[in-house]
Amino acid sequence: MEVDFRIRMNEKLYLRDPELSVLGKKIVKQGLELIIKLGFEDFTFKKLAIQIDTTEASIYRYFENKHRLLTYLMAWHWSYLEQKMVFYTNNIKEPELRLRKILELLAAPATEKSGSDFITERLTYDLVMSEGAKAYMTKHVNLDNRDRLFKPYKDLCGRFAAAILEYNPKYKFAHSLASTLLETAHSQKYFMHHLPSLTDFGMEKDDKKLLRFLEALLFDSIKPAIKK
Amino acid sequence: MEVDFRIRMNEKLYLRDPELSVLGKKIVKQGLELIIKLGFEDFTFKKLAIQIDTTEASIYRYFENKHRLLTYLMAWHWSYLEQKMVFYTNNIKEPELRLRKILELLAAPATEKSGSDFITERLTYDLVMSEGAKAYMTKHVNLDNRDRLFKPYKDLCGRFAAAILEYNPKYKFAHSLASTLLETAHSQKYFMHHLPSLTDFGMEKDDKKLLRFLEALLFDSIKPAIKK
DNA sequence: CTAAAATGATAGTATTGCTATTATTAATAA
DNA sequence: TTATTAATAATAGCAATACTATCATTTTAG
Repeated sequence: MEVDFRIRMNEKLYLRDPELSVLGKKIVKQGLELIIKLGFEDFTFKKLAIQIDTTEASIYRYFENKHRLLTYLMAWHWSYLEQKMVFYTNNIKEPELRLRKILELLAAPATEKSGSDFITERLTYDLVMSEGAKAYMTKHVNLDNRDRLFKPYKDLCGRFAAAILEYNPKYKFAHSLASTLLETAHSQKYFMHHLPSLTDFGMEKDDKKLLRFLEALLFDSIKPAIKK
Repeated sequence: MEVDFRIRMNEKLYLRDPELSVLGKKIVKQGLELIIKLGFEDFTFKKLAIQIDTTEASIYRYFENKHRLLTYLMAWHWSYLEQKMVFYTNNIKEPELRLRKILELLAAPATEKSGSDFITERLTYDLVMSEGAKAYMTKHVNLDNRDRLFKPYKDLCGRFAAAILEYNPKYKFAHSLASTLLETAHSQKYFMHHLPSLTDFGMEKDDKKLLRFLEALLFDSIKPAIKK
């Protein structure tokens, strides 16, 4: 099933909307690829400019700096994921199945060609795993937050939390559990690839075990107290 | 109760052992403070050199670059925490109490003057919360890992996992759960301060709620299947 | 077709992230 | 104690980064 969502991005994320020009799209698309390839630290606008045959100055007309580009990409990812979550769960009435679907989306390596013409979900997923935290781990989090740059992440978390509360309205830590599972999905996957002894997943290519872990974490936490 | 541990650091972490000279200790101690003050991105050896009235070149004789200094500080923190964990739990026979103690140490804001003469635990705790992930989120994780720079973190995680298995030898994800709780302790605290809507803790100064959350997460996960 | 907007070309500047050299001071061993 | 070694300071320098500014040229939209 192939669906294309229209993602509405916060205007504070950019100086000039990259979706509205060929150059803008190239900056975002190839920027994403280059950040993944070089790592965020070694990535520069200069290198990107050379790769897409433009100038540093032109890129600076779209994004204040590389951190804003990263934040843009993360915001896009979270927005996309939220839309996907809505789309794939809103006809599921059973709270448990809904939650299972959500976890699948979180742990999923994302289908081949999903996303949009200029951003592919597969890549933002990799990015969020390997660089995601750097979007908010800065001295200027609070300012960025005031500009609502992290709203997509919070919305996603909020929706997840709401689904948790539908399953068990008495659970006391819905938001913390939701953000923990979001973070855990990425950190465990990262560990699995780079620091496997921090996990129990071995080096298996599929994410089934990770999904089992997330499910256990979630349902053991929110199952009503009296069982079996 | 005041205890001082001798932390043995991996030699790959530095070029010249900072513990063996006044200058070295100043670099580490004030480096820690300055990274927290400026944030890792804005922190430079130049700025540190000015602050401790030495030269950039002198600092480079101790640490290859600022990332190594960060990794050193993190390694110190994890080693210290592991020792503390051993010290405070090895006379506890009851697995559950042992785990509760471990969680306390993870969630704790750390006592006033603990640590050593040149590093204070309180500060490394702040650092691990706000910059910790940057130690391993790099393109060179695998190389750093080969040099065993993250061994202290893995050891801590391993010890935690062992305590989990003592409580419930059948639990299948001891390492993942341990690393998840470690990461969660920090990320939730960070969110609490900067992105509170990702949590359920409000802005309360004490960490009791966070501790309750971690306890719930842990024990709900590892409690034997049949209850009540 | 014209005006406005976007891009390209080029330059420049302060800071970062180093390395190298030599002089000076401190620690240590004979 | 002196001679030797080691650590630090002082200084310089360099390529890369992270921008900003200017002006010419092209593209686009009315």
